[in-house]
Amino acid sequence: MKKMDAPATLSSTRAIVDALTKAIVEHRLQPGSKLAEQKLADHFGVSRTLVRQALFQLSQNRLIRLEPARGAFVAAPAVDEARQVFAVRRMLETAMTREFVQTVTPAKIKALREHVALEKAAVAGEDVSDRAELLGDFHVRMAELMGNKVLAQMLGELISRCALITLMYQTTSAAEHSNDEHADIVKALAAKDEERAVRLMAEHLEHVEAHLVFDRKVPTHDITLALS
Amino acid sequence: MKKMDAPATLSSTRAIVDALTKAIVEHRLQPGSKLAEQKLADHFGVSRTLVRQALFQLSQNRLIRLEPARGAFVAAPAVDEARQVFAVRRMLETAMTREFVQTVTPAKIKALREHVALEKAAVAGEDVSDRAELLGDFHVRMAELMGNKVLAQMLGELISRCALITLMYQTTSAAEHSNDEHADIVKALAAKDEERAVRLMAEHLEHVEAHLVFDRKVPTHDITLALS
DNA sequence: GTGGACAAAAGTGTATACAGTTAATGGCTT
DNA sequence: AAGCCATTAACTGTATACACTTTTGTCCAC
Repeated sequence: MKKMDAPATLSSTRAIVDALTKAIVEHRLQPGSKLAEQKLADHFGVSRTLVRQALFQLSQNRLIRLEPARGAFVAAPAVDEARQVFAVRRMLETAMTREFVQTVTPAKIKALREHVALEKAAVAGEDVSDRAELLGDFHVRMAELMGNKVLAQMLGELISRCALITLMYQTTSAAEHSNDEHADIVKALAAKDEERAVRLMAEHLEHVEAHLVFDRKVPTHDITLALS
Repeated sequence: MKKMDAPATLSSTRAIVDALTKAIVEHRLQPGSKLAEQKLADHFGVSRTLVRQALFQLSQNRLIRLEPARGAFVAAPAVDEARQVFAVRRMLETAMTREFVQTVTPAKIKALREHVALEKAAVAGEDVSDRAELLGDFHVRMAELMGNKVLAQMLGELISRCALITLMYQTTSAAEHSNDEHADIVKALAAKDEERAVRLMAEHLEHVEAHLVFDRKVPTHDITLALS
């Protein structure tokens, strides 16, 4: 979920985007909440201009919905959309896994192993946000290691796009499960067992999708409280 | 390349984005050209505010580069980036083709046949922009027919992202070639010949990529002239 | 008490103004 | 004549102001 996006006009806007992204992804701002420009501007100590830039960017990331003349609202991705996102991930990542095996090197395996170790530490820890971010980044890291920035950016977009949803199922046990599956995938990659690696990746994504739970809670309308 | 993106704040900005997109894609504005905000504002008869929104959106589409405190410049995608985009398209579209065969219906085949017919007409015609747009839309159309909007949007993004490049190779003969290959793919899809359809799609994308030519010309700095 | 119309308040959409930065011009030195 | 520094112009980044839309609240009619 780390923003690797555009060069970004300037870092002021970026700071707002990051803060809001974190708040949305951690469900401190719940789906449907209104994001009033002036309130955000006051909170961040900037003018509405920068807030509007940030909101626009967030809308492109599908984290918020921009309704003309009505304002910005935290997105509430439909179940269908979530399924579609996962369908695309399956297409993209199984193919990626296949190609990864064909260009694997000891250094790449080492990098993945280190990432899985980081995950393990995060899963053991408390921070739900860090945990989800690292678990998602495993997939992005694979793309980066293949040297394909476009693929990495695309995957990052997909993963952050359903961050709202994935956060709903991230119980500690599910997180451990994902971490274990990542380790297994790396094992298969190291063994250059293409079919096994692809199968494990496909199953992994199916598991993640299967654990989706859509429990809607009441929205938080108090922005200052949610962001504090 | 039809904008199916976000709901867009308002249609004023959209009009500017579309006009600039068309100008860039048709190479009336060449890579490296500076896009000064005030000049664009004067040309479109709006304030810099709307122009800035449009430029920001174009930067997210990777059609322009936004350099801090220096301004906006028409993007000049590197060869590497083009290759990476095509690598992702191969991953995504071969998988998509495989799934398409498994959910194919007569109505879907009919829709694709009609699109290929449209392409044929455009290839015979003069308008290079229309031609490229329709040839690109074939792939997006497939995604739409699968009912996966996320996939469709993602593919659209990829295709418009390398529009700058694909326009460089779109000679009439290459366009005819693409059109023929699309027809062959539809034939394989109709026959539910999965392996053949996937192979044809992979080869098609390889052909398109192989025909890439990177001929750099001198930039046009006169914005008014290019947009007139 | 409910429903609707009107008025006030709040909020978004766009334009303009101002500050800070980058590029450009011109004069000076060597 | 070429190069360097200072000054000026042009342009971007941000804030503010204003117009218009949506929403909310109130009052009256029924």
